[in-house]
Amino acid sequence: MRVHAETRPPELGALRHACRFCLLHDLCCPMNLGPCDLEQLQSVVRRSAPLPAGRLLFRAGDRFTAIYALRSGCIKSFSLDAGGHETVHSFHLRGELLGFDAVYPDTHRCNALVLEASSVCVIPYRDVVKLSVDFPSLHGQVLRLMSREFSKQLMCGEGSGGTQRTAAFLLNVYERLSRPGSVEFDFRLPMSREDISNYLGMSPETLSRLLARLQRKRMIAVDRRHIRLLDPSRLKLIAIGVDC
Amino acid sequence: MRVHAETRPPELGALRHACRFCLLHDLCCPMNLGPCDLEQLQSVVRRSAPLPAGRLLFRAGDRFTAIYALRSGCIKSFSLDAGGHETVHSFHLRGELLGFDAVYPDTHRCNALVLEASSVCVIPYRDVVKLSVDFPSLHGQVLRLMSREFSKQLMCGEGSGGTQRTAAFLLNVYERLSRPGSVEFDFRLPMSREDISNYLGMSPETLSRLLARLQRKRMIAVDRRHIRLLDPSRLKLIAIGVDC
DNA sequence: CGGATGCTTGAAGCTGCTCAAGTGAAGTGG
DNA sequence: CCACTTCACTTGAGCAGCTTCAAGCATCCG
Repeated sequence: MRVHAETRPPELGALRHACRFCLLHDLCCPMNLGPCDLEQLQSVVRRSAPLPAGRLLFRAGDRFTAIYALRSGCIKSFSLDAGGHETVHSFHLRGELLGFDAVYPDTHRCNALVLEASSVCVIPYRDVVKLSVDFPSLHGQVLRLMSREFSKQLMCGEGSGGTQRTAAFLLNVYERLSRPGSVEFDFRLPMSREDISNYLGMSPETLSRLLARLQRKRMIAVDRRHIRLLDPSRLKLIAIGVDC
Repeated sequence: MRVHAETRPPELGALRHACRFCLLHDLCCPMNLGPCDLEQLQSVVRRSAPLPAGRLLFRAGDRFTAIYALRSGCIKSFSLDAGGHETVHSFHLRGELLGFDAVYPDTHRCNALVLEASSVCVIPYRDVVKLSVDFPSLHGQVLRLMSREFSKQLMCGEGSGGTQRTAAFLLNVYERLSRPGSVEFDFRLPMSREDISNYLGMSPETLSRLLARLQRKRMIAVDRRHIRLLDPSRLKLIAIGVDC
């Protein structure tokens, strides 16, 4: 059930090669390290077996042991209140980190559920701290990545109207999914309408209607989970609160 | 206008004494440091002149230079969208830190406004990183404090109904303001109704009505900014989503 | 093919918003 | 010291947006 039990022993050569193309290269392999340091650094990273959709990466209340780097797939972190209402705190996409929520109280405060088959690297937190001492450049890097993860959350919570939050969400996911320099405005939402509505704080029906309205106004094209941004600049205006 | 220009030279003896009783003692003076290290550590902390209400500590877009430790008072961090709507991201109270929002993009993404006359310590970020290298125990401490600041935000955003978020907010502020072990359920809100409503994502009128209803149900007593929790356990139930 | 799931759409009702007026406390100036 | 202003908050009435309940479709899977 737990991921840690499924980790493979690191095959250093293959691993180093894999890391070279990882989006988290900057975390694992800061530029100014020698090849020897690099090996030591990568020796702490365990690549987990592929996680199928529906798997729980960790639960609220679990002891904090590691940071997870998402190589591919999508994971949501969420919590449930006593009334059964689910609040989605964040969606984690390819190239992003999760687990930082537990650094302070030493215990995870939310659950992490795999939405799309994912592959993650497990980075024991103990080692992160230990290595930060040996490699000072890593220290600032960890702080930056942690800050980035948290500030990601601030983006979509803003906005009074549902339309504003929805537009902000679509743009946010698009930016995080698209390769830099891409000219395509197509992408596939890796999460269900219900997950999105729980994230945005509205009912799934309302979200469905808002998407339909944006489509009627020729700003997006929706086909199930496939989204195409037809008028990104006007969407941007809506997202920042200009009513048009 | 900027705070940095007003900092006083550190008077080491007095400062050390002041720090001994500071709520952020754990950040500035980790237990296992010798007196010599301690002096070096404290030498980077500048205590600013008292900040009057209405003063901006920093603005969105400002270059990131320092972390601020709030010794007393109250500061809100907020941003404005193009439609003029204000979103309050966080209230910072005595003993808390602010400025972490800017670690990653190296630029503040929100404004920080003093709500109640405050006294802050300015901790240049450069020094935080530098000292973390010399004092490994400080490294984990900084990460923990950063995590604590961010996880604070998660507390009140949850909850579908306005009543739930309001109850959670009152309990949250109470816990952060009351001395540990206190048996008093009185406290004074340091911020206006409008600030609270912007934080909770509702109109000031709605907040006013929700507070009035909680008072009618004998769960709180409200007198302007003075709040007394009459039935904390029932409030807690509401806050976690049990409708009663 | 049948069932399940996830999404959309419709209608009715409620929550929360807007606009507007009223109240009370604190500060201002004569 | 007291009218006057101002500001923050409260309260009321009407309206818009969102939710809930319910039904209808399309897609996926056995």
